[in-house]
This record gives sequence, structure tokens and C-alpha cells, in this order.
Amino acid sequence: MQLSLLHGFSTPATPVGKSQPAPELPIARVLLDSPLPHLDRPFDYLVPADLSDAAVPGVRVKVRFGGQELAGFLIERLASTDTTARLVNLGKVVSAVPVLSPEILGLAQSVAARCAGSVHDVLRVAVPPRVARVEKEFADRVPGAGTQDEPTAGTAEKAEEKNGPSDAPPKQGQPAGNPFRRYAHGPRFLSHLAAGHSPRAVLSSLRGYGPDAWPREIAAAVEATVLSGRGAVVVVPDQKDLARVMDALQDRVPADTAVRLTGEDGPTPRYRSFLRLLYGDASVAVGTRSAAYAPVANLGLVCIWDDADDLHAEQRAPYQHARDVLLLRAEAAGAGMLVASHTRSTEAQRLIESGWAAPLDAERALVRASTARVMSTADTFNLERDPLAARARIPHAAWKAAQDGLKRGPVLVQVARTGFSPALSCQDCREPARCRQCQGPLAQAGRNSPPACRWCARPEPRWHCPHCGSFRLRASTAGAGRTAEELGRAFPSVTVVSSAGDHIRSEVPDAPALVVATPGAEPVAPSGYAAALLLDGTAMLSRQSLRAQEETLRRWLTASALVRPASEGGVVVVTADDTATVGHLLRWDPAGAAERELALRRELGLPPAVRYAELTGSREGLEGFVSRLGLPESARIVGPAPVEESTVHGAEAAAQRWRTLCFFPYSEANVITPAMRAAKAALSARRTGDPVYIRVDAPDGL
DNA sequence: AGCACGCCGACT
DNA sequence: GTCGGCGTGCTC
Repeated sequence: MQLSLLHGFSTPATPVGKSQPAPELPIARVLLDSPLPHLDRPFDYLVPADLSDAAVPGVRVKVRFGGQELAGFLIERLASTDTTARLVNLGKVVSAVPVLSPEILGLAQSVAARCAGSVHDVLRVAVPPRVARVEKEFADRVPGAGTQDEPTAGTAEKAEEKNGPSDAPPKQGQPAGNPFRRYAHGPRFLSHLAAGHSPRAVLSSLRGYGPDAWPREIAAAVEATVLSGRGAVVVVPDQKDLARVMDALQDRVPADTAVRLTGEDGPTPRYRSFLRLLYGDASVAVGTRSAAYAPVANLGLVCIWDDADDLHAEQRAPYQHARDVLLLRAEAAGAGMLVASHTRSTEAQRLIESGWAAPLDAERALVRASTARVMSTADTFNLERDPLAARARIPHAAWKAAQDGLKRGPVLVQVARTGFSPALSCQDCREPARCRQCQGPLAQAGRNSPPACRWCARPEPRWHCPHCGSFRLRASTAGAGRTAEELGRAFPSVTVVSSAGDHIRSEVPDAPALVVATPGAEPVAPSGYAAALLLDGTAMLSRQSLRAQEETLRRWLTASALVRPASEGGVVVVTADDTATVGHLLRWDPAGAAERELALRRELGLPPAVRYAELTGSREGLEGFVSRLGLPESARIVGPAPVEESTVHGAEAAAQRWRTLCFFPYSEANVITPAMRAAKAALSARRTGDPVYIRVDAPDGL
């Protein structure tokens, strides 16, 4: 009650009725900061004369809407409005900084349309929260007036002073020449960029460590772009990769040209980097997925590292993928694009086959010379002949490779991610639960799936403990940890390093050590690993996912790229039974794997040969929703089918959720996804409960 | 989330 | 005949 009283007094009788509208362009078009889908469109307001100068497109504003004061972005000034509604005055301009450029607004709108989501949800990711103190550092500056066009040495110096001295360490080591020389058409890609053109390419990177590592390749492409007087955006999956790219850029572009842009740095540094780009003090943005929207003017190149990494997909609606955001941005801005990875995603393969991007691949001979020797071994082994191997619970060939490798340097052991398939042990005596057939560790793929062997995949539904006779299993948290422990026992005098989950190591010394890591958490050894053991292949391959093979090959190639080439004794041992995927690793053939995979998807009418949307909600809700869409003949509806409650959206887990899949050709997408968006807005306006959640092109949905 | 407008029941 | 219940729908 007191609150409402206070509120009543704090908003004095508005003098707006009396104030004159601005003489020029008196209408302001505003995007509201509201999560409601049916409000996700511009609303017009009257600009009072005293706000006219500050009310420029892109600024944050406050407006009265319905009952309350809402934040929003002013996106346009207009001479007249086409609404019949009685216009209300713009409340206030929150900050003079035009944080939402027309380019990024357009991008957010395209992304929202593509994902059948709201512009608001995209903008929440694209424009970082305001930090007023940081804005003061840029007082009296004009956006975009930074370095290139005008001689603004004075202001630049001032900014330098305020930001403190550059903490860039002096250049060390020598830039490794042109890292693109190893790829057919690679040098031409760089020279086109440097000449101000906008080539598009998919690069199959060969090396993950040392002077020829992929961060140097990305840095070279950025350098070429900067030489042409243009800016660049680089998106990487995580902090570890971000640090590596920033490091590689130090040798390639002038100090302070590039900024880190990631939410994990916290609001203040993030907003400062954002403003440095906006004001033109920096022209290269490197960051995690939200950096795809970085306000880099005069964009020459967008670049994504390892686009198949699931970290590139936004976790919240509309679940947009950094690769797709960058594709839309490159198209709209006329920028070049570089999709680089040790593997090749089926999406990247599609870009190549459609002629949109060119492949940059090394010649076979060079591939063989640059990569490790890969051996495969069946996922089972003979316990009796192999007591030591049994103790480490790894096949003999792998054990042997580790033993040899440890004489020459660190040895990487890749194990399945914890939680992805948690190992099981006896609830009562805590002994690890083992397969009766091969003694492999038992694991559960999901909460309700029966235990199965992680090596031979044999299900063990009626397990009982051979030690104490108990029938009760417990999920143990130790994936990498346990393996590290076991390996430590098998190699008693060797240092064991573990890198997974919350204790990720980015680097290990060149000294002999066993480095146990989960996929994506592999530390880099400066001179490469002497050997790598890729365990748990069968578990990864038997995952219930359309992408199991693609994803497994990606993890294998990424780990193998950290191993020295065969000529320097580098060895990779993979334990799995799948012949096709193992074959692509043995031949180091990501292109062939992607070709094969995309051909298969095309045959089956599955993504990414087609696009698709995943609709979840109540059964009735879905039926009504789909019937309202007016789908063309070419769209294929599958379901609805009940879904497991593994990913609960709301608190009420009681209601059974259903899922409908809708597959449609690329050519119809620009009709179908906006229709879905409109249907969701209509549904939300009527407030009939029963929401339908839309997820377009989810990488892990099938 | 609030506020208007709208169509039914109780009261002046 | 008018005041007011709160039940749908819109909010520049």
C-alpha cells in the first residue's frame, strides 16, 4: 500500500500534455522491453521538443505502456504514424549512446524471423546491459568516429590515457608466415580479404597446437581483413578458445585493435569492449556466441571456430545458433565468412555443396605429413592375457601406446563426459559395476534407461554385485576422475592430470604425464602430445542422436589435432567398433565424412538437408497451433509424440508434454517460420494458457 | 501487468 | 433507470 502511494507521488502529474512535439520527425518508433510475443513489434510515440535532440535511433528509452513504465529501444524517427491510436509522449531517453545500430536491429529481426522467436529475446543477447560508469569514459565521443576515416589522434590518445597503458605483452616468437599456405586456395582466400573482397570458405584445420595451430589461421584471416581497412567478428565456443585467439592476434594486428567480448567477463568489461567497438576504437571482436552481434562497423569478415560445438547454440529462446547468426550477418553486410574447424559439420558441407562457400583443404600428402598415426582397436580385450590392461581397464593396444608415448611426452586420454553417461557402482560396497562379458564399466545413458556397458554396449538390466550380492546401483560422479585414478594405479610413477567440468586445464607442460580429459576440455601441450587414447567411443557412438557419428568424429579429430604428426612419433589409438566413423578418423577425412553424412540426410529428408521446427506443448495446443499455420504441401509433420520429462520448461511437471516435428524445405522457410512466430503471438495475446514452445533447427533435437 | 469496455445482476 | 460486478482484449 505504501509502495503504491509512493509510486503515485513519484510520478508527478505529467507535463507532457502541454509540451510541444518536436518540429521535425515528431514520431519515435520504439521496441519495448517485454517478453510477451504479441508485444514484440514497434509502437509509436510522440517526441516532445525537448527530447528531440537526444531521441536518436538506437538509444535506450523509457515509455509509458499500458499501466506501467517500460524500457525500450528507439529504432526510428518518423514524420508521421499510420496508427489510429492516440499517441503518448516518449517518457525519457535513458542514455545518449545509440547502442542499437540499424545493422544489428536488422540482424536481430532476421534472426527472430528465422527462429520463429521474438526480436526482444535476440536483443537481450545482442545488446549488453548498460553500465553508466563505463559510458562516462566515452563522454563527448561520436559513435563510429574512431580511427579510420578521420585523424582523431587527440581523442584516441585521451582514450588511451583513460584506459591505462596497453597491457599487451611485447610480441614474442615470430609469426609463422602464412598459415593458409597449406590449403589449396588458402593464400587466395587471404589475398581476396586483404584486397577488400568478401570470400566465403570452410576451412578444415589440421593442427591444434604450436605455431601452425588453428588460432594462427584465424588470426591471419583477421589480419588480412584489417589490412583492407575493415573490421572482423570471431566467434569461438568457450573461454579457452577465446584466450587462444586473442593471443594469436597479438602477433597479427596492432595492439588494441581487437577486443574480447563475452558475457563471462562481467558487465563492466563487457560493456567497455562493446563501446570501444561502437565508437570505432577497436575494429575486431572476438568472443563467445553473443559476440556475433558485436557492433563492428564496416564489417569485412565473420568467422566461427568449430561450428559443430553445441556451445554455439543459445540456451534460451529462440535458441539461435552463432553460425546461423553470422551467416545472416555476412549476407546482409556483404562480409566474407570463414567457418573453421578440425572437423566439418553437415551444415558447413551444405554451404559448400550449394556453392555458397569454398572448401579450403590440404592435399592428401600434406594431411598425412601433418597428422598423427591413427590406430583403431576393438572395444573389448582379453582380460586374462592382459592383466595390466585390465587394471587400467583399457585395451592392450591403448595401454601400449600410452606406455610408449610417456617416454616421449604427455599422453592425452579422452573419456566420455561426466553426466553424459555416469559410471555406476554398487550402492552398498561402492565397487565399480562391471560388465559380465568384458568387464567394462556400466553406465546409464539416461535416468530411466537400463544400465549398459560403456565398452561393448551390452545392456545389463538385472545386475547384481559380484562382491556383496547387492542389487542396488548408484551413479558415481567420477567420469574423468575415476579414469584418472585407475590410470594412476596402472602407471604408478606417472603424473596424472585431469581436465573436465569445473576444473578445466587449458595447457599442460611438454613433460611426460597422463592427461585425462573430457571432450572439449583437452588441454594443449605446447609441443603436442606424444600419443592420445580415445576411449568410450562405443558409448559416444551409441548415443540416441542423429548426430552421434558426426559428433564422435568431431571429438576424435579435435583431440587428435593436439597430437604430434606421425613423423614425430605421434600416435592415436581409438577404441570403438563403428567402422565408418573410425575409417574417417583413420584417413583423417572430415570432408568425406561430411559428404557422406549430408548425402544420407538428403536421402532421409532430415536436417540439415531440410530445415525443421520442434514444437512442444499440450496435445490439444499443438493440434490447434499446427492447423493455424496453413503449412504448404512440402512441409512434413511428424507426431505429436509424448516426450520424456528430461528437460522441464516450467515448474509443473505433471502435465504430459508432447512434441510435433515439422520438416520443411529451405525454400519455404521464409514463409513458415514467420507464420509460426505470428501464431505464437496470436496465442499469447489470447492468453488461453497452453503455450507452444518453438525450437527451430535444434542441433541436438533428433 | 493494468486498464477499458462490455454485458448482466442489485439497488436507489 | 443507474451503478457496478469482473470477464475478455488491447496496450502506441
